[in-house]
Amino acid sequence: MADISTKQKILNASIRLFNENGLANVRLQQIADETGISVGNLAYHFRNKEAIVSAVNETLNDDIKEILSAYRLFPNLIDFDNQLSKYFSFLEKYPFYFLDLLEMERAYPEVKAHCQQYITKMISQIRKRFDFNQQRGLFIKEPYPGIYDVLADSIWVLMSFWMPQRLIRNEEPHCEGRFKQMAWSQLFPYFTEKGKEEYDQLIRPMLNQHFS
Amino acid sequence: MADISTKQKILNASIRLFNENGLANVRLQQIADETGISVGNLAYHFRNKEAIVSAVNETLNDDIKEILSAYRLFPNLIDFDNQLSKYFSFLEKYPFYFLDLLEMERAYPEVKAHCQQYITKMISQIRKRFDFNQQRGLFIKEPYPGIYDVLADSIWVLMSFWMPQRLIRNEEPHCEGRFKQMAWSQLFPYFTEKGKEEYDQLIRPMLNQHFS
DNA sequence: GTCTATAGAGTGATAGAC
DNA sequence: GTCTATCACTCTATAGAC
Repeated sequence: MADISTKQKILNASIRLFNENGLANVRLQQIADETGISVGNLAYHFRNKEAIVSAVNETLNDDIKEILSAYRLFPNLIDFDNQLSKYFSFLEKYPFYFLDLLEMERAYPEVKAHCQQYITKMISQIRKRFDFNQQRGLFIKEPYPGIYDVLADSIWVLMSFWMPQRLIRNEEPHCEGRFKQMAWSQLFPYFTEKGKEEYDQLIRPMLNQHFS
Repeated sequence: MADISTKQKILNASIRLFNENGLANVRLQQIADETGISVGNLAYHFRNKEAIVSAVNETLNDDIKEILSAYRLFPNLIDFDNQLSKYFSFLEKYPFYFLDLLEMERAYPEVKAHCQQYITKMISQIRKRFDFNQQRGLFIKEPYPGIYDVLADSIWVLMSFWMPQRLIRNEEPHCEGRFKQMAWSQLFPYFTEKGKEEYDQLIRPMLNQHFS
C-alpha cells in the first residue's frame, strides 16, 4: 500500500501549496519537493497537473459531501450551528477553495463541473431551514416574498468567502466565533419571540464560549 | 502626448487580460499583443510586470477613492443607493479586484499596502450610515450591541465578492438589480416604520425598474 | 518611442535505467 | 515505484538598432 500512501502524500502536499501560493502559481517541481519525491515519480502517480488538481478537487468534494449529508430531516438551531462548525473546519483546511474554483474554471473546465451541484445543494439546505423553523414557530413568515431566498444566498456567500475577506482586510481568519457571529446575525432579525428564546438558550452560550 | 496614450492603452489592455485570465496567468507577451505593441516597447513604458500591476492598482484605487468621496455629510437612503450604483460599475470594470488583491499580496507585497485603508474606510462609511439614519429615525436602535458593526462588515463582503460568487454559481453577474437587492435586504430588518415608508417611496421603485 | 533579437532561467512532460 | 536526464517550449528582462 505504499502506492496509496505516496498518492495521498502528493495530494496533501498539493493542498498545502495551493493554499499558500494559489493554483496557478504552483509548479510540479514544488509539489515533488514538498512531497519529498522526484518530478519523475510524481509523473508516475499523476499523468499531469490537471490530474492532480482533479484528484485534489475530488478529495474536497468528498468533504463537502459529508458536510451536506449532515443535514438532518429536522434541522433545528443546534443542527445549523453544527453545520457551521463543520463548514468552518473545511474552510480552514482549504481556505481558497472558492477562489481556486474560478481558476479551475479557467484552466481546467472539465474539473469544475462537479462542484456546481454541491453549491446549489448547500444553498438549498440553508433555504429549507427557514421553512422548517418557520413551521416550528421560530422564524417569522417572510416579510416580503423572496427575501428568504436572498437571505440564503447571502449566508452562503458570507460563509464561503470568509477566508479571503478576512485575509484581504488583515483580520485574523481563524476565528470561529466571529465566523459564526456573522452567520447567526443574518438570521437574528427573523426570529420570533420563541425563536429568540431558543437562540438565547441554546446558541448564544456556545457563541460566547468562543470569546472567553 | 503619444506617450501617455500608449501607457494608458497598456493599462487598459492589462485590465482586460487580468479580468479574463487572472493576474498570475497574464504574460508580458499577451499584454503587448493586446495593446498592439512589441514586448520591447512594453518594457520601455513599464520596467517589469510589477510596475504594470502597480500602475493598474493605482488606477483602480483612484476609482475607489472617487466612490468614497461621494459619501456625503448627510447620507440618506438615496445617497446609499447611488453609492451602490457606483460600486457596481467599479465591479463591472474590474470584477476580480478583490481576488487579485490576494494574488498581489503573494507576489507583490509592496503594491497591496495602499488598498487596506480604502477597505477600512468603505466599511466605516457603511457603518456611519446606520448611526446617521438612526438619528433620522429611519433605523431602529441596534437590538444587540455590536450588531451594526457585523452588519457593515457583511454588507461590504456581499458587495465586494459579488462578481466571484455569481460566476462560481453560474449566475448572471451583470445584474445590478440583484446586486442592490442583496444589499438592501441586509438593511431591511432594521428599518423603523418611518424607514420602511421612505424605502417604499424612494428606493423600491428604483429597484423594480431593474427588473421591468 | 518603437522595434528585433536574444539571453538565461524555468516550465510541463517523457524516456529509460535501476 | 522511484529515480536521473533531457526535450521542446515559454517565461521575464535586457541590449542595441532605427
